[in-house]
Amino acid sequence: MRGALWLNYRMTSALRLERKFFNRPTLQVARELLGTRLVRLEGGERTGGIIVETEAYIGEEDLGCHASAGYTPRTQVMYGPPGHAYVYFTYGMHWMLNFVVEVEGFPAAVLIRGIKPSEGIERIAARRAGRPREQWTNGPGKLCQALSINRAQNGADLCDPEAELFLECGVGIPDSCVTNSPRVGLNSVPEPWKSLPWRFAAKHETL
DNA sequence: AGCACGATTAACT
DNA sequence: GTTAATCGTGCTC
Repeated sequence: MRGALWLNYRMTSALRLERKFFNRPTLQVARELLGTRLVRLEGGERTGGIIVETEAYIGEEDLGCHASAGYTPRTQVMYGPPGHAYVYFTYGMHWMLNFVVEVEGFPAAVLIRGIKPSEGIERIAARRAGRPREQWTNGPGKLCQALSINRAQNGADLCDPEAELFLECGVGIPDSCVTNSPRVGLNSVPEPWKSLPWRFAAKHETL
């Protein structure tokens, strides 16, 4: 019985989000990622949580998007097929997790800014040692630290059956529980890009 | 080869 | 509220 449960727990392919989920307009994907389950597999051990905050970065025209620099070694993943991870390093110390979206050739991605831990709590707690639980994964750099996400995951295919980073169907979040606001940290980005309400967050009381 | 800056965080006044 | 930490990236010379 225990063996069957354990097997079932790990064979989650039926729950996984497929590539067609990512191959859609960025704003739609960013909204619908709220409530889905982000899973990190390390040697069979799962850590993860429910996505509660995202931001959309859409094409070369979007001056807040890294793709505004065009096709470079850093941005090439965003020009590739949807359903892959775009992980980049910034401020000399932080990793940021994004998912590539839209049709191959159009550079767009969704930044994951916050999750609610739901699996592998002890591992997450250890990696975020000394901080209160509310601050374990409430920021894009924090959640990468908590789930041990770094350059090794850049370009990883989330839809590969052997993926060590992927998404599963989670809880539905109604529009009444979702807020829109400008994206964070685009201090030197010109308007209108700086103020477009391309940030999506689940209201706290929702989860 | 050198430079300015960054989709942040944590610690400080 | 302010600021240090810290290094990859893209741009200029």
